[in-house]
Order: sequence, then C-alpha cells, then structure tokens
Amino acid sequence: MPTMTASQRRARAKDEFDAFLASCPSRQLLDVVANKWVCLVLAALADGSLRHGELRTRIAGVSQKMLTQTLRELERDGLVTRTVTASVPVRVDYELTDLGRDLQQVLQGLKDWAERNMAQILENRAAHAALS
Amino acid sequence: MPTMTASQRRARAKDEFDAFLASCPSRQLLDVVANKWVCLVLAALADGSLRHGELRTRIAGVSQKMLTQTLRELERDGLVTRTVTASVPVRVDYELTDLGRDLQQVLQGLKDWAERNMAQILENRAAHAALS
DNA sequence: CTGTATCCCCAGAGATACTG
DNA sequence: CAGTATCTCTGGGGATACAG
Repeated sequence: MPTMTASQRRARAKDEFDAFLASCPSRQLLDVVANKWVCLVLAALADGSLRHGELRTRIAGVSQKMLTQTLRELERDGLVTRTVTASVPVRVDYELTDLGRDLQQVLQGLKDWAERNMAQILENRAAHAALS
Repeated sequence: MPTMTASQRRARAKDEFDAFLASCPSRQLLDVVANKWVCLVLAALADGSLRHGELRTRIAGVSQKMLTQTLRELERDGLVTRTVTASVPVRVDYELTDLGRDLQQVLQGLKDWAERNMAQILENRAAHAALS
C-alpha cells in the first residue's frame, strides 16, 4: 500500500525530529524569550511589582489579551508571581521571582547592547538599501 | 461628517503610536533578535565561517527559505558578511562581522543561562500543570 | 551548490463584547 | 479592575518546483 506512505514517513520523521529538537535547553529557552512581549514584561517588572493595569500602561502597544496570556506563561514558568488582593475592585500584582530577576539581568544586557549599537545597525541597513 | 471619523481617528492614532514605538532602540533590536532563526544562525557562526549548506546542516530544522531569508537580513544589518567564490559549483561563505560577533557574545549569555536554568523552568512548569 | 519564485495553510495577534 | 470568550484576518513560514 504505497498510497500516502511517503508523506506518512515524512510526517513521522518530522515528529521524531521535532522531539529531538525539543530536548535542547537553549532552544527551549528561545521558545520562551524569543517573544517580544515576554521580554517587555520582564523589563517592565525589573524595578518592582506592578498591577495589571500599570503593566498595560507601561508596555505601550500590548493588547489586554497578549498581556494576560504572557503573564500566564511567565507565572507557569515560575518567572513571575501573581498576587490577588481581594477587595473592591480587585487588585492583582505581578512581581519577578528570583529566577525571573536573574533572567531579566541577562536580558538587560541585550537592552544595553541595543542602546549602544542599534544606531550602527540602522546605518548599515540604510547604506545597504541605498546601493540596491 | 461624523461618518468614519471615529475609526479614522483610531487609525491615525495607531499610526502615530507605531511610529513612536518604532523609534525605541531596544524595541528595534527586539525586532531583530526576538527571532529564533537569527539567534541560531548567529550561534552557528560563533566559531568561524560556514558555507550555506553547512549552516543548513548545523541548524537542524531550518528550511532553506528561512535560512536564506535570515542571512539576507543579517547581511543587510551588517552582522554577517557573504562571500561568493566563483567556481563550479558555486561556494558561498558566511561569517560574523565584528558587530555580529559582539552581539553573539551577548546572546551567548542567554544560552549559558538556558543551560543553567532551563531545567528549573521545566520543573516549575510541570509542578504548575500538576495542580491545575 | 546556492538561490529564487509560488502556492498555501494555520497559529498568532488584534478587535470586540461580556462577566465577576 | 481584571479576566474570559469569540471572531476574524494577516503574514510567517513550510513545501515544492525551478534556475544560475
């Protein structure tokens, strides 16, 4: 029964391959931090806990949906804590855990690099566009 | 003429807002490095130049299309150089520029962090899943 | 070997409206 | 205020075929 066998084999191979990839630590971290909003939330929380609404204000451009979604991920991964204060209205604070703060330090390195070298990159980009 | 005015205002506001955001250096860098393939290519080139095909082999899972596309971006931004050796068959080598090497150093910090702490994150994730 | 051109699909992200 | 639930739609990215 050759029908579909080729594509099935490919699908199978791909699955095994994906499983292999999924076991690489740095790729796993990439899946977490190679995400705009994750980086921005961690940066926003760098200097203290913030409420949901404060985060929304600080991180210009984030939709309410993406913010909540990102916070859920970070909470699940033990990078931020979520504290609910039962009052009216409800108050929810988010704060970096030790692990989260540690990761943020590393990300801060990236931010510093950006501030030092982004201009150069833009310059290269412009030069490249000019002669093309 | 109130018709469409509200949505037009919103669209206008969004454009201005996007323009504002686009001027932030760290966000600009995020647009570059918050990309799986960019990180992986830079990592692959960390210890020397590689040919197109070698990159393809080293970076498991990258499609030919995404590899070329990523390399074009990196070249445009002055992070890698592309050297064509006219022969049969053609040989093309890619190598980090000084700027690219510098950025890679910072990214390496992320990789190191991943190797140290990814297990902890996975543990947190599992614990969180267990009690939900 | 290296790279371009096409087609196509679906996950991701925004918009909107509603609940505790 | 904080969060959930849907709907929609685009564009990123894989597969494929072809070219220098």
